[in-house]
Amino acid sequence: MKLKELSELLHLSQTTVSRALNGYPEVSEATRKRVQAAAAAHGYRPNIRARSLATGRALAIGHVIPLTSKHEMVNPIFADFIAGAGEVYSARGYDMLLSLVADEEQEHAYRELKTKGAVDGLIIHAPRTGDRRIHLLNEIGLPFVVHGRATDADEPYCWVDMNNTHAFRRATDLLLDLGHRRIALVNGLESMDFAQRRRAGFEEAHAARGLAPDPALMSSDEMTEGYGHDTARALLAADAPPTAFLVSSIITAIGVRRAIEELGLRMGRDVSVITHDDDLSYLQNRADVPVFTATRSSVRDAGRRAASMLLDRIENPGAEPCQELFEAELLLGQSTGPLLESPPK
Amino acid sequence: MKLKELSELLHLSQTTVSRALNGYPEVSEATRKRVQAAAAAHGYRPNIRARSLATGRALAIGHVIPLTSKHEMVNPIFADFIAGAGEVYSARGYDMLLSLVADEEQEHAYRELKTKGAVDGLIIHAPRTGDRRIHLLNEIGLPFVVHGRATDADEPYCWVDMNNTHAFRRATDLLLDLGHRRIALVNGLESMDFAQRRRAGFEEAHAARGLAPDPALMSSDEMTEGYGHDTARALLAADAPPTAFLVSSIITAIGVRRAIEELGLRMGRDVSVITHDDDLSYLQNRADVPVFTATRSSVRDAGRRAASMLLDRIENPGAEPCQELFEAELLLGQSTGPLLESPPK
DNA sequence: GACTCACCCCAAAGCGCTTTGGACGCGGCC
DNA sequence: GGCCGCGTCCAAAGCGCTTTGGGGTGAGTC
Repeated sequence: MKLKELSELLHLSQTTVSRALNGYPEVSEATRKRVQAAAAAHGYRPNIRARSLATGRALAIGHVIPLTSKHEMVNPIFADFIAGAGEVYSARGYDMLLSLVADEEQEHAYRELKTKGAVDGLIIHAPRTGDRRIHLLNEIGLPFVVHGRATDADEPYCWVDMNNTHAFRRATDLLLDLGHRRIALVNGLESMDFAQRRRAGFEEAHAARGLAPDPALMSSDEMTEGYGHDTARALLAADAPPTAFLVSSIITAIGVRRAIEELGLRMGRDVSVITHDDDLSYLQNRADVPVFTATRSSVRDAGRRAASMLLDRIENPGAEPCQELFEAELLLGQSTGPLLESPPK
Repeated sequence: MKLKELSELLHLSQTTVSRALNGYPEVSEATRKRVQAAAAAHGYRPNIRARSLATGRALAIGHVIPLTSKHEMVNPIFADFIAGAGEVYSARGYDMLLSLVADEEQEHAYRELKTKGAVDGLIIHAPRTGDRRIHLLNEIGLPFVVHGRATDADEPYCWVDMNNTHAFRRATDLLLDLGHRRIALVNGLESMDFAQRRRAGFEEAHAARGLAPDPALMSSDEMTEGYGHDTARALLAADAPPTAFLVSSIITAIGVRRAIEELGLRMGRDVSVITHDDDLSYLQNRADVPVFTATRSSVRDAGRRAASMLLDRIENPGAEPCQELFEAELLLGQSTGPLLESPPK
């Protein structure tokens, strides 16, 4: 069923039918009702391509996922973020366009999305320090919102971010309060902005007490389970093992726990662990007393926020760049405890 | 830069420019070269909406994700599948359209995708027994490929699936060979087709030896970590605990392992575990000797296969419905061992 | 020299929608 | 009575591309 057919059926012009359906005031209530009824009855849906050609709006938002690494981006955290954003899009009548592109083709991909006219806006994932995408998109002139921040971008842009520094500062403070002095940081890739900030929080907490973290205890890599396991395993076997771990992802923390248990130690007694918890739906850390002491912040919710912000921006282009910083909660679980007097052999 | 401008610039008609760029034979090689060079130099990209309006092809594939459950679909397995499919799409010039829709709006969503003309085809995720979507899509007339199968669909359709029954049959056989007789099945939601098949394999292996699995040892739910933990914990505390677990997802298996270790037991010695392993990138089970004995089949690869099949089908509409069944490998890890003579207290 | 036939190229007609710029009729006002 | 304004509706012009149906031009053929 196309507009023309519908209009002929109603003995009205295409103009009137289109206006009736799109809520323009130039059509009488009676006609509007009649048109709406007929449209519903025949299941008329405007062809989205024709409409966006005519209006110049795509009614779609793009998410460009860098294929740099096989692990980092197409990951479970991303899935939850997408789920949150997707809720908002469908509620507001937008589609979501996903493109996976190799890293070297990224710039090209963004430009192409613009000139192809495939999307009205973009969400930028996983910003790095010195991320050129922000400059690029400002230049291209496509509205966008960054999930995270790029430390050194000097131009204004919109972002939604968790207060990584503060969260890791608090987590580190907790461990220090419990008496731990040898704390390992099992961080994400430090080319990523969020990981930098987490590390900053970690160091800040030490510095505030006149302490300096041991560089040998700080690692950085893609946040897989295996990375957590291997890192913890190696550190715990070393001469001066850490007594606590601060971990950047619950998946990595699961690996850390595995290493601890393999060595016959008990998490929460022999070794303390705090992890960041993105509140992933299938990896809930929500028992009566959660398994992991954690800094928690729902990435799904971040997806919702970023999406709403972007749509608002698209529908209201004049507005100032807006940003939203939210705090993670620090919740106590079973994985932390005071430093043992006699360290486990 | 639009076609018209480019053509004026070249002193050619739009027709010729369009044909030159799209590889039609009616234009001389010399002109084609000239046009291509100019297009590249000015970064000309045809507007995708105009093009698809003109050609009737959307150059996009839809993935409709049911929002039924907060856990089941928007999950890490899905993320890897998407990654695989996305590789194929971008290589072949297609976009990927993701819509998250509430369960009750699914039918509506599919019809709308068709009439809106937003996509050329669809991938169907997580088919259930008696899934109405297959009939619906055949009726609507939108090409599609199912990831998995719907047991009782009597119409032909395309699918890509792992041999779930066989994989779980083999896994169960291994446990039985090791002497285990009380094997727990920690399955996914049995409204899902794949879970049904896995259960069938499990039962088949028992039946082949004249055994009958204890229904008390069979559970079914969304494959979260918590579900694995709670189920294993409860079963191991019961009167006649299982000596082995067969688990449907590595995430759930991680929960099972947690429960085992909480009870002071050792996986692979006191309790055996086999899990299905979707070969997720951030949850690799690939040590020298893998942690889990597992039936492994890359879901990312399944995504690639499903996407290629769909695109082939779209580009060659006449073809017979095709299907692809692939086997999982059974790989031995540290989590299985022979039944202990004296069961752990 | 007329004719055919490739070979290149073009003008114009869509694709299905929105939107501009009226047209028409009717009541109210001076 | 003429004029204006308002409420309704319509014809037609795009949006940027592909594609149909020719139209020239020059080489080859008789």
